[in-house]
This record gives sequence, structure tokens and C-alpha cells, in this order.
Amino acid sequence: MNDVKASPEEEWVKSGEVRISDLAAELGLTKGTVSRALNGYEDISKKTRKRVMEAATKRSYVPTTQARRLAMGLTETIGLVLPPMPSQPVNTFVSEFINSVSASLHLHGYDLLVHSANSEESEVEPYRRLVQSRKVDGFIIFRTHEKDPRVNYLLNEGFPFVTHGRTARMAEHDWFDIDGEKAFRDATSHLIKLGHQRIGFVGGGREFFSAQLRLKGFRAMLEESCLEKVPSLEQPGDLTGQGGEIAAQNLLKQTRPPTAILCANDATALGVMKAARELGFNIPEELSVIGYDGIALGAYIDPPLTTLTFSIEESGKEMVNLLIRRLKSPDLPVISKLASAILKLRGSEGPPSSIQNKYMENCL
Amino acid sequence: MNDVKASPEEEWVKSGEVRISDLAAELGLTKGTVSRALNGYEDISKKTRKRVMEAATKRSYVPTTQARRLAMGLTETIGLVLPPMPSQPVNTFVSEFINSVSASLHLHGYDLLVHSANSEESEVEPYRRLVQSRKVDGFIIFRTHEKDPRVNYLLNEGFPFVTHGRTARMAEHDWFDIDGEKAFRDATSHLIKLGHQRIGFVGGGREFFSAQLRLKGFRAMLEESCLEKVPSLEQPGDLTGQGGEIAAQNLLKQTRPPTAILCANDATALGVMKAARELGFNIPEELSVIGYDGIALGAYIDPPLTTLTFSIEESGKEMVNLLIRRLKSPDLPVISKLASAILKLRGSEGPPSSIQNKYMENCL
DNA sequence: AACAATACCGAAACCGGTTTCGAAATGATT
DNA sequence: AATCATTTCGAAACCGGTTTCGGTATTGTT
Repeated sequence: MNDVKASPEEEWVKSGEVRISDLAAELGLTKGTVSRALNGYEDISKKTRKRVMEAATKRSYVPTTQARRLAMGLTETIGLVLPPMPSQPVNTFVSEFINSVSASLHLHGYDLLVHSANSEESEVEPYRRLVQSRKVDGFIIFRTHEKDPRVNYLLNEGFPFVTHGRTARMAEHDWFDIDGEKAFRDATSHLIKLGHQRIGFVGGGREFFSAQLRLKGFRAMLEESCLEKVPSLEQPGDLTGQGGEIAAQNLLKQTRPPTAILCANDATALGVMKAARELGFNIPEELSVIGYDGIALGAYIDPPLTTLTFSIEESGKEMVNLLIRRLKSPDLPVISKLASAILKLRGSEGPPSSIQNKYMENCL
Repeated sequence: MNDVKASPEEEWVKSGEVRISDLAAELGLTKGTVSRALNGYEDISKKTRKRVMEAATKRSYVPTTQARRLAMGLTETIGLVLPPMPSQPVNTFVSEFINSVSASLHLHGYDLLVHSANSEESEVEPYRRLVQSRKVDGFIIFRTHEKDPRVNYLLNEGFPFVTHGRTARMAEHDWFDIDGEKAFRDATSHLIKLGHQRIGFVGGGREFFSAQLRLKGFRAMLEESCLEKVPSLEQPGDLTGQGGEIAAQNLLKQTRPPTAILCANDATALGVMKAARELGFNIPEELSVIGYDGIALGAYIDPPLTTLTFSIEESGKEMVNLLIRRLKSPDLPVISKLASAILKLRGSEGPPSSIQNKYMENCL
């Protein structure tokens, strides 16, 4: 009556229809035994294990994920919440990042759940929902703020996560970051060596911690080089092209405009270049521009955009490693990883038209 | 002994620790009753329902997703597999699309599972795994090929999905697409009206069906306008900037170069513009360039890129609607939706330097 | 050959919900 | 007050796996 094997060569065209109980019945075993055989328990004879494995292969049995996860009390899923996007996104960071994170997670048997944040509700709300409904085991967080409510919430819950970017509480959680401070020191240093003395800076919005650190690196290098720190050469920005345009107009309409402008990201740099063109500044002869992000399209504009670049793929991979480690051993001490950005010279910077070395001589 | 309510004002700091059985015990009910009360069954008295709801709110009870889904036999999850990315991704389509799809799915109570394809294995392999392990109820597919193995596999399995883009079997599955054919007819027409007669075309790789349709629209409009169809003015491309560069060099080094070039996407157009600059062509005076995608960055280059644009947000939303409809009633006839792209004039096109109308006169 | 140790597998509980079915309690009817 | 229809809830099965525990069957020991 239980003779499921009607024909020895019978095929099951539709996949995913065979359950562990079907396999067990077919083999004359209980589902517990089949489960242990498939999962490599030691108390199953080699003969039985072989029978089970072969039957499983033949019937193309794959355990139902939901059931396995319920029984084992885990979700094997990591959540990633997309921050509300600017209406006109300009870089490919997000998709590259998702791609890398997803691939790395897959190597560890984890899935990636991508959730989009609704800008009308609190920033932590999506996290709260995902935690409460137990849809994920941990989070990947990016674009951190210095005082980040998401971080506060998850730390309070004791829920695992890793951030891309530091926070005020970075001593309490694992994080990965690009050393934006050093990157901007390098870029500033490069400009100074080229002879620039009046260097502008367009920031990235005070809500992002990383933008603060970039500004810090810029200031530090100016100070180190005994160059005047002129506040009016620092402009706030918002990481968009439009923000760059406005900031550049403010800078370039001054009586003594800067001979170089450092931008918190490439989108901003593009806006700066656009405004500069419209105001009649030649790049790089009359104005050097440097961005940050290393977007591929920067190589195709005129002049090609010099920028600070880093490996998004590596970022994703490292973050996943940190998170998996945390999930496997929750009580390990927090660790962090700081990667560096490198200056990719493409042509949007050069020596200033009139080199004045007086300040540098005073210092060195 | 079961007096869980030790203090009436007791707080449970950690969320997600209360199970339905806890609630039931606390209320002196069975978990079946609690479940029905929470899910609005009619056979629960108002008084009891109120008690249950209040207790659930107070204890901040949220049902465990895994258990609910197992019991109900569904995953409430949609899969999206990222195609292997070019080493230098060129546009923000993917992240915008994911954002839109995710938001729309959320409105219907679905989650989005993002999986990245490994370029070393077959294209259908990720789909097969997700189907067999029952991790998703359906798929969102984009960048379709004319003969698409993913579509073949899923149709054969009878598994729900929607594509962004048409396929050879589009009569058998739901799809959403941008009318690239019409878009390129429009763009070509626009160039012809400006006086162009030698119009080049840089394609997007024969593996993508949409690229074929764009070429078709281009050719159709040329024919309609009685303009010579010169095969050497059609160049293959690969949707990257580099591909655009190479194609443009081939076109512009001819003895009679085209006065305008239509590109299968914006990245290609940027490559074309770069090559044109290097070969000494002024844009748009000596060469008009039109792209496709409407990437935001196009507005910041010099000259700003004229392009065909469409709403990615709408694409995602419409596709989700199609898919949800399919999931709810699997036997409905297949439907499709064709949206149109609009020509966004930004300045990279204009009349050719020397207008020759002889061909048009012959025709009209 | 008797006995202990080991290998192997079945039975059953469990994960945390949903849903069906039937019984008890309540209300309406005569 | 007896009878029937309704309302309301408890009991139990179920989803599809995993894991613990205990009991045979087998092997090894003396």
C-alpha cells in the first residue's frame, strides 16, 4: 500500500514536492532517522546512510527551509534596510554593496533580506519590526550617524549587527569603515604639494559621521602644513550634485576663490565641476577638484574626476565576516576593521596657475 | 503556579521573547483561541477578543514569522537574483529598482530576498535552489534575454514570476517593459527633424532582448524616413562606457562619420562622448549624442546628456502588482504592461553643422 | 555460553504558530 | 421548563523538519 516506487525509472517533474516523511515511508524508516542520516549523525550505519542519500538524490529531496529553521530556532537571514534614497541617486555604491554582501552571506548559508525604509516613519521602525517578527538574525547597517538611533536600539536589544561606518558608541559594536580622515589628509597633502594654498572643502551633511571625519582629515592636514584655516572655504553639502553646485557657487564667487576644492563625494564633485564651468573656471588649470567614492563614470567626464576610491566588494565581504563571527560567538569582544581609500589621479587636479609658497616657507 | 503576571506594571525590556503559549497561559485560554482572536475569527466573543488584544499589546506580542509561514504553507517572500555585475557597474538602476520593489512588496506583506548570481554557475542555478528549498513564493526577473533559461525553467516548474523585459515566450508569462522600440523611434525622429541624415547607433549586446528592440525602433524610423540604412553605422556595444568608446572610434574614424549617435544606454553614451572629445569632435555642434536610462549624473556633464528616461519606481511598483496578482490567482490569464520612455532634452544634441535635405525630399 | 558494551534505529517531543472539529455554555423558542 | 439553535471556546491535528531518549539487535569479552 505504501508502494510509492511504482516504476524504478519514474520521474518527478515538479521539484520540491517530496517531503522527508515521503522519503522515510519509501525507505521504511522514520523521518527522524532520515533526518539524522542526512545531517551526518554518527549513530546511523553506513549502509542506511547510503540508502538514504541515494534516495534523497534520486527524488531530489531538499529540506523545506521554513521547517528546518523553525525547528532549529534560527532564521539564517540577515537584514539590510535601505535608507530613504535621494530622489536622484548618483552612485552605484548601494547595488555593489548589496551584491557583495549577498554573495558573502551565501557562502555562509545565510540569506539577505532587503527592506526599504519609509521616510515617513522613524528610522528604527523597520529594525524593530524585523526584530520582533524574528525575520532576521542580524543586521548590516550603513551610512551611520554619530548618534545613531538604530545602533542604540539594537545595542539595547542585544541584537547582533555590524555597521559600515563608525558611531559614537563604536566601542560597543563591531564596525567596518574606510579611513576617510586619512584619505582626506592624503588628498589635501597632494593638493598642497602641487602648490595649492587656498583649498575649499564641500562637506557631506553633519548627520553622517563619516563626513565629519573627512572634514577632520582635511583640517588636520591644513594645520600640519601651516596653511591658514579659513572657515569660509568650508561649505556644507548634502552629498548630491545640487548641493555641490550651490557650495561651489559660494566658494567661487568670493574675491579670493580657492584654487582647489575637495568634495565629500563624487556626486558633490560633479556639481562643483558644473558650477565651475558655468562660472568660467577651467578645470584643472584654474580649479582643481577631487571627489570621493571612485564611481566608474567619473572616468568618462571631461576632465576625468580625480577621486578617493576603495573596494566596495571588500567592504561587503569584511562586514559579513564580522557579523558571522558575532552570530557564532556572541560574547567575543567587539572588533573593528579600518580600510584605506586610495587617491586615484585621473586629471581633474593639477598645480595652481600662480604658485605662492610663502606660507609653506614659513612653516617648513 | 502559572501566575506570570507578577507585577501589574512589569515591563519586558527585551522584545520578541513572548510566545503565543505564554499569552494563552496568562489569559487562561488555549493558544488556538488566542490565535483566532488575533486573526479576527468570528467565533470569538468581543469580550475575549478585547482581552486578548490588550494583553498582546501590553506584552508586545508579535507572532514568529517562521512558525506562521510554516503553518500556513507560504513564505511571503519574493526572490530577486542580481545578475553578475560588470566589474564597473554603470548605473543606479539596480539600487533604485530594489528600493522600489522592496517598498511595494512591503505594502502587500511580502519580504524581498536578494540573491547574487555566481558567474561561474548556470544562470538558472540560483533560481533552482530557491525554488527547491521553498524560500520564495515568486520571482522578480530583470534583464531578460530573448531565449531566457530562467524563464524556461520557471515556466516548466509552473512557478510564479514577472519579468522586466520581454522574452520569446512573453505570451506565457506576465511582464512589464519599457517600450524601447518606440523610444528609439522617437529619438531617431527627433534627430531626423533636426536635419541629421547619417545617424549612428551603438547597441547593447545581442543577449539582451531590450537592446534588440531599441535597434529595431531605430531601423524602423530610418526606413520610414527613407534614410539609407548603412550597416557600418550600426555598432555593437556592451552597455559599458568602454564599449561606447570603442564603438565611437569605429564610427568617427570613417571618411563620412555620422553627425549623430544614438546609444543603447547612458554609460555607452558617456564612452561615446569621451571618444568624440578625444577625436576632436565638438558636441553637439559636430556630433549629437543621445543616451538611454536617464541617469542623474548625465545632467552634470558637459554638455548635459540628452537621454530617454523612465520611472524606475513605477517599474518596480507595476511589477510587484503583476506578481501579487499572479500569486493570489494563479490561473488568471497572463497580462503585461508597456510603459513609455520620454526624451529628456538636456543639450547633447542639436542640428548638424551642414544640413542636407535631399534624401528627405525624395521621401516626403 | 552468558553477559556487558556498543551500534543502530524507532518513538515521541518539540519549534510556534494555524485551523478543523466537536462539546459546552448560552440564548431563544414554544 | 423542555427543546433547539447559536455562540464561544477547548482539544487536537497539522505544517515539515530536528533532536532527545530509550530499546533492540548486534558485536565483543571472558
